[in-house]
Amino acid sequence: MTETDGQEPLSELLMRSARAMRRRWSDSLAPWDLSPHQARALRVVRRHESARMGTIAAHLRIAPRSVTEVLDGLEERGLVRRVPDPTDRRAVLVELTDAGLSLLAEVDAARDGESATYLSVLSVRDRAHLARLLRKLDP
Amino acid sequence: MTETDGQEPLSELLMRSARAMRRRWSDSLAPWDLSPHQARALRVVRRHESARMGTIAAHLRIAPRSVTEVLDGLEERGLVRRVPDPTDRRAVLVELTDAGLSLLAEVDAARDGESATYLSVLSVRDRAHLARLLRKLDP
DNA sequence: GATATTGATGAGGTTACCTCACAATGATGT
DNA sequence: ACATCATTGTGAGGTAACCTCATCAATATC
Repeated sequence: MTETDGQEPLSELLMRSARAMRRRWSDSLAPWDLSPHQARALRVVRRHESARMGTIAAHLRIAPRSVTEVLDGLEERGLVRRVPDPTDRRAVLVELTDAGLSLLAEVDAARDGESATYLSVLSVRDRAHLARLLRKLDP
Repeated sequence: MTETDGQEPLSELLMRSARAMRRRWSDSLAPWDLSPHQARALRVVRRHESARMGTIAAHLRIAPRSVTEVLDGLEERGLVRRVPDPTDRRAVLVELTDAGLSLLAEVDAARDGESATYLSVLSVRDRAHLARLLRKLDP
């Protein structure tokens, strides 16, 4: 039962901090009229440059069919481009356009700014310690 | 830029842990066929016993109109009950039924179990430390 | 006592997902 | 060589969880 303290369970504290962070990130996207899941999709495309849709689906943890819709929106705005896979004529490769790449860079900068602001109440030592503890939690 | 470490930004670590926790919580609801937001609504109703819908809306951070729908679902399953507010005949007070109360107790137990399991890789000292750090982050 | 405000809901819309069916292509076994 | 099976992306159509706007009753305000 997360008996760590005398007040609020540790799990709640974790979720509360994450929620605050998420809200900030979400708000930081407003200038670009981008939804959080669109930003997330752009990041996946950037990480796996020239990924096919199935790969993107797996990384976004959504059904392949849903990737089509997300990409439709992004392609319409000129942020990504679909190119035929030369090695498999069924498949489509997705890549960022220059516009997408530079937009994502701006979005990332804004997000990093929000993160830094939010985390700035902790000292450098505290941040290092928090990072160490959180790394223990993940596989 | 969350310069705390050499690998993954602290903000990402935080979100990753929270995501893992949230997924566990969500999965733990399966036996009761309850959605996360239904569980959340039940908790708000329990905390503000005999709350009117506007109050619930504020605490769930959704529009009052949407509370109606959530409660429709819960009332249909006999977990909450709408009773007229004796002091204001426009208003409706929402309260948990006995079934709702006991179901929520079971759900909470399952959730606490998940939390404990997830956090058990940390020592008691680590957990206390993590709680202290996270408390610094919130208002 | 007329007027404005508030509380809940009906009607209807949006977003971000889902499943299922399908056509085109690729892989596999004989 | 070819029949069969698997895989890729997408059309069609559905759902859940939100939203706004209009409405109606009841309360508050002047």
